[in-house]
Amino acid sequence: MPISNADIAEVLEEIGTLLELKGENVFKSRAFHAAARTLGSSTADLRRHADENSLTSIQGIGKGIADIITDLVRNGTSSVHRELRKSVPPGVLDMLKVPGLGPKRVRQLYESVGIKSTAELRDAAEQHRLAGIPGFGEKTEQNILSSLDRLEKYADRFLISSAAPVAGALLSLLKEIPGVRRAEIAGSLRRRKEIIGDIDILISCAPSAASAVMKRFTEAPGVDRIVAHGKTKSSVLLAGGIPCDLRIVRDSEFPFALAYFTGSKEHNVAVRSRAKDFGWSLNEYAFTPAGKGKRKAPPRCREEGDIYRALGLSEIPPELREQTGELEAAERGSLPRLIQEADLRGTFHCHTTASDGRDTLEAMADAARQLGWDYLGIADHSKVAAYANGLTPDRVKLQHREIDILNARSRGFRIFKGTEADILSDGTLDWSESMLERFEYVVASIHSKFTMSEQEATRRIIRAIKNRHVTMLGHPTGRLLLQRDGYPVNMKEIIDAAADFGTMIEINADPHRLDLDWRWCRYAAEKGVLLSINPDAHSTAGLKNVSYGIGVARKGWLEAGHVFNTHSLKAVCAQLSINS
DNA sequence: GCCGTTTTCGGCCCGACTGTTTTCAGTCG
Repeated sequence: MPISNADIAEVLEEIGTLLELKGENVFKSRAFHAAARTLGSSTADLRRHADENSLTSIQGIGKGIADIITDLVRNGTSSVHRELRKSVPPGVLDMLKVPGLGPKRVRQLYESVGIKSTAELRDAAEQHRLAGIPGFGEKTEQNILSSLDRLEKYADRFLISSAAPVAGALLSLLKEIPGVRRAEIAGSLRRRKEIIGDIDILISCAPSAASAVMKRFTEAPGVDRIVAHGKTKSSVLLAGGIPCDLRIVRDSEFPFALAYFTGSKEHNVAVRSRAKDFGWSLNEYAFTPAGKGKRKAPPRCREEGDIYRALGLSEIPPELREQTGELEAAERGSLPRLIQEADLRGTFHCHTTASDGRDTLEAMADAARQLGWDYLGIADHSKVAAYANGLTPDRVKLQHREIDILNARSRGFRIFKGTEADILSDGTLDWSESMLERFEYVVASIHSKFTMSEQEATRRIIRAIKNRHVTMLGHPTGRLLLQRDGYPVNMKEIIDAAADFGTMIEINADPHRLDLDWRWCRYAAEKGVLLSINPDAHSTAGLKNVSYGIGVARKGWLEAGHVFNTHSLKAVCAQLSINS
C-alpha cells in the first residue's frame, strides 16, 4: 500500500519530537512539526511532487524535508528517521505524554539519571529520587506522580472520535459478507457516550456464514491482535489499543441482543424489571414467560422498538438510555423529538488561517456551503491568545473587509463576523468596548489561568456572561477529555446566570472537549438557555465535528428548537440584531 | 530546517504560570 500523506506527516512529527529530545535547535524541530501539520491536512500528491522534484513548492517544505519525503515515498521509510529513533529508547517518547514534562526535562531525566520509561519515572518519583535533580523539586515530583496516575486511569478509555470511524469501517466491511442479515454498532458508542472503553459490533447471519464473518473480522485491516476467536464471539485489539468485540446471534435474537448490548446497564435493569411486571423475563435472546400466576404469551419482536412497545413504552433512542427518566417519559409518551444533524442550518465558532486555523476564510465558507448550510460564524482568537496567532484590531478590520466581499458575492449564504474573545482572569474580555461593538457576535472563552477555586472561576465566567456584548459562552469548563479536568465551576450558577442575561452556551463539538457536558444540557434547556453546537473547527474537515455535538445534544434530550444554529438565517440575524 | 520586494543571514509567536530559584527555565496554550 502506498504511504499516505497522514503517514508521512506522522513520521515528520516524530522526527520533530526526537530532535527536541536531542536538544536540537528549537526552530529546526518546529520546522518539522510545521511541515507535518501542513501535510496532515493536505491532499497534494506527494509522490508526483517527489518525481517532479517540486516538493519545495509546498509552503514549509525545503530541501532537507523534501529529501526525507522523497525517501518515504520511494522506500516507505526514512533513513533520517531510523537513525534518530535508534538514538532514543522508545519509552522516552512516552515520557513526553506526561503533562508537565516537556522535551528539556525528559532529556535531562534520560541523560543525567538514565530514566527511560514512565515506569522508571514512577519508581524514581516514589523513591524521591527526582527532587534534587537540578530544576526538579518536591512539588514537581508530586505533580509528576499525579500526572502518571491520570495517564494510567485513562489508558483504557478512548474518545468517541477515535472509535467511531474505525467502528463504522469495520461495520461496512462485515455488512458486505454474503449471508449477513443485520449488523449494528452497540454499546456506549451507539449511545454516543463521549468516552468509550470498547467497540461492540452485533451481527445476525445465516448459520453457514458465521465462520466467514468471524474470519473477516479477525483478519480485518486495523486489527493488531486477536484476543479471542470463537464461533459466536471474537475479541480483537485494534490499532491504537481499542478493544473490539463481535457477537453473532440468530436473526430472531437480534433485537434483543441489540437492546442488551447497547445498555446502559442501569437502563437494562429498569427495562427488565418492567418486563417482570408484564409477566416476562427479558434477556439478550428473548422474552420468556416468568413468575407465577397470570402469564401472557411473550410478544414477537422483529425490531428493537417492538421490545419497548411490548412493554407499553415508545421506542427509546439509544442516546437516552442512561436511566435518567427515559422510561417514565416513554411511558407518558413525552420523549423529546431529538435534534438531528440535518436540522443544523450553520454554525458558529470556527477558525481560519487568520489565527490558528489551517484553512482560509473562503475555503471554510465554501465547505460550510457544501454541507448545505446557510451561514457560518467565524470566531478567530482575540489578541491575547498570541500562541494561537490572535488577531489585532487591524487584522480584524482586514478580516471584516474580506467577509464583506465574500458576502456580497454570495446569495442566500452569510458569513458572520465573530470573535472568540478570551475571558481574562478578572472576567473582563480581551477587547475594548469599541472593538466589541464591531463584531456581530462574541464567543467568550477561557484559555488561561486554569488554576482557580470554583468560586473564582464561576465569578469570572458569570462576569463575562453578564457582558452585554457576549453572545455565547465558549467551552464552559475548558476540559480536555482524557487529558485534563476542566476548571472547577458551579455549572448550575453559570446556567442560571446565562438564563438571566439571555446569554447562550456553546456545546463545543470538538471531540476532545464536548463541553457543555450532555448531563447539563437538559437543565440549560429547561431554564430557557439557547445552546449552540459549535465545531471549534480549525480546518474545513473540522466542521464535521458538529456530528459529535449532535450526539451531546441528543444525549442531553435537546430538540431542534433548543439549539440556536438550527434557526434560519433570517432568525439568526434577528437574534443577533443584524439587518439581514 | 525554512524563509525572503527590509532577503542568502538572521530571525523564526508570545504571555502567563509554576516551581524552581534569588533572576529564570520550562511548559502550556
